[in-house]
Formats: sequence, structure tokens, C-alpha cells
Amino acid sequence: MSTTFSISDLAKEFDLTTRAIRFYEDLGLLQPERTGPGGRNRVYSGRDRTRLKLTLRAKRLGLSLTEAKDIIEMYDSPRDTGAQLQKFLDVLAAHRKQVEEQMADLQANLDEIKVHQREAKALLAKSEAHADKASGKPASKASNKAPVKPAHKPAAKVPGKATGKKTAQA
Amino acid sequence: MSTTFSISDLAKEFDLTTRAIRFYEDLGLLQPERTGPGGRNRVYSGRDRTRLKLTLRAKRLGLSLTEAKDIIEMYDSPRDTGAQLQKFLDVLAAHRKQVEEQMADLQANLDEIKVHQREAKALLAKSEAHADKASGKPASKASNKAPVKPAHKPAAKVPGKATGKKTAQA
DNA sequence: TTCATAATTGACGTTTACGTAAACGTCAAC
DNA sequence: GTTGACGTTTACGTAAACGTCAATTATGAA
Repeated sequence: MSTTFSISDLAKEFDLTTRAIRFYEDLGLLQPERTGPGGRNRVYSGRDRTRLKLTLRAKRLGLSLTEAKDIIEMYDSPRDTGAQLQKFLDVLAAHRKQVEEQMADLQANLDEIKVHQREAKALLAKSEAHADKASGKPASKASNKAPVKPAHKPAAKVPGKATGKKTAQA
Repeated sequence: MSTTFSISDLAKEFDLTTRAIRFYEDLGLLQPERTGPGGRNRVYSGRDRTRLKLTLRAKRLGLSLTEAKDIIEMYDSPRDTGAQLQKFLDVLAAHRKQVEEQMADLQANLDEIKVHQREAKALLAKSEAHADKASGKPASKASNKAPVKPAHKPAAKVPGKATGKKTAQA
């Protein structure tokens, strides 16, 4: 028992359409075996599943499918000779640099968010202080631990999300 | 003098074509003023430049242009009333959560890279130790030269890098 | 004046990443 | 013995994000 998957298994697990999965196969990202009469049905291995997972993570990070493929190929290609190893190391270094740049971008982004949060909270506290004249109750806390969620919004649209489902995280 | 920019100023600074910049305008991301006879030429303000910078950062992080627009709009829209402030805070929280998820993705990625680097370096050291029997020279170390250049593409679309220029980092 | 350079507005082309039928096979269940 | 659920191929459609002309217009240098 080598743990295999049907196309709809993967589709459900990663919230994809079967169409998308077949498309990934066309790009060479997946290479399922065939079964059934005339070998019509696809059977995916654990390796396929891993490659799919990596592909989706790459997508979330903004890579194209072919870029994802290139990287993944690199990661599980034969590296026997010294030359191949050296090249692999070069690619790794380049990839790492790029990832670190992206993390810097993200960090900048996060910092800005925090600043805005602080500002907005301060303003809110002020406006609530004014509103105090009417209500005797202590205004709602401006300090938050858990992200204040009134729950009346459908989850701000973000990348990494598809059709209102959950973002299958790595 | 309120520091303005021509379209080619911005094109050079951010390594974009003017076509792209005009396209961003069509999407409502930029709103340059016009000058010259009949108001033909575009003049960009510092605010435009900032919005452009934010847009490009968002792109590098995998957002679509419309997603970028939505967020940027949110960030410099009027937030006078308490309700608006609260909504703004909600959006910020959602955005922050998403960014943190993405950082987790990136971190996982980076960790994998590091593991591979370690492994590859170990292997390389081993093979070089063996090769010592033939050459008296200490084999080439793990020196990385140019970060692997495809070179046959007009603009390698790795996010975070542009056309061989410097990655106009935020 | 003439030529090159930079800018403009269409308008059509291209690549990526799938969506959306159409038309058919297969197997278990009712 | 047909109905559904699931699977298949082939093929055309589409939205996003620009690229690539073409046909002007304006400006500045030679």
C-alpha cells in the first residue's frame, strides 16, 4: 500500500478543480500513473501530492506555474556529479536571495499595517472618549489581543484564496 | 515645487514601460494631472509615485492589480467616522493575518532552502575529498558567481527582480 | 528646416491559468 | 436497465497584464 490518490482526492484536499489538476499535468508538474481499462484513470502518488503542495505554495508566493516547475524540478533532480551539485548550490543561493528580498517586502508591509493599526486605534479611542458624554458605560476597549471581529464581513479578499473556501495552508 | 514626475521618470525608476504605467492609470491606480498644449502630457505627483511603489510591492507579493488597488484605496481613504475607523481596523486585521500567513509560507520555504544547502554542501565536500587523490589543488569551494542567469528572456519574471536592474526595493 | 526623441491614443496580439461545455465510458445502486 | 457519480478527451472561451505596432503631435538639437 503506497498511499495513492484519485484526482478528486487531491481536488478536495487542495480545493482545486480536476481541470486545474489535469492542467498541471499538461505542464509536467504531475505525472500520475494510469489504471482501469485501457489505463484511463489517473492515479497520483505521494510524490505527486508533494509536488502539488509545493506548486500551490509557490503560487501563493507569486510564482508562475512554470517557475514553480523549474524550481521543483531542480529540487528533486539528480545531483550526483560535483558540477551538478555546484550548480544546484548556485540556484539555491539565488532562490534564497529572492526569498529574503520578498520577506523584506512582507516585513515592510507588516510594519505599515501595524502603524496604521496604532493610528486608527488611537483615533477610535478619542472618538469614543467624546461619545462618553452620553453613555455611562466604559467605552469598548481600544486595546485588543485577539483581532476584533464583528463577523459581518465575508473575509477580505486575499491571494491564496479561491472560491470562498479555506486556504489550504502548507 | 511639489516634486512631480514625468511618465518616463517613473518608468526608469521602477523599470516599467510607459505602456504599463498608462495601463495602471486605466485601472484607476494613478491619476496624473495633465500639462502642455491641450493637456496632453501626464504629470505625476508624489502621491502617485507612492501608490505606484505600493502597487509594485503588492505585485511582488502575488496580489493582482485590482487587489492592490482595493487595498491602497482603503489605506488612503477618508476615515472620519467611528464606523469607518472600525471597518478600517477590521480590514487591517484581515490583511495582517494574510500577510502573516504568507510569511509563514516564506519561512517554510526558506527553511527548506537552508536544509538543501546544508545537504548539498556536505555532499560537495565529500566528493571533493575523494577527488583529492587526483588533483593536488583544493577543489573550487562553494563559491557562487553570477546568480544563475537565464538570459534569454526579456524580463525574467521572478518576483522581486526586474530586468537586470536593481530591485527597486521599498 | 529637418531629424531625432519623447509623448500621446487606439487597437490588436500574447501569455498564463484555468473555466466551460460537449460527448462519451464505467461501475454501483436502485 | 436506467440513473447518477465520477472519470475521460477535445476544444473553444476568458480575464489579467501587459507587449507591440501604427499614426499622430510636440520639442529640442543640428
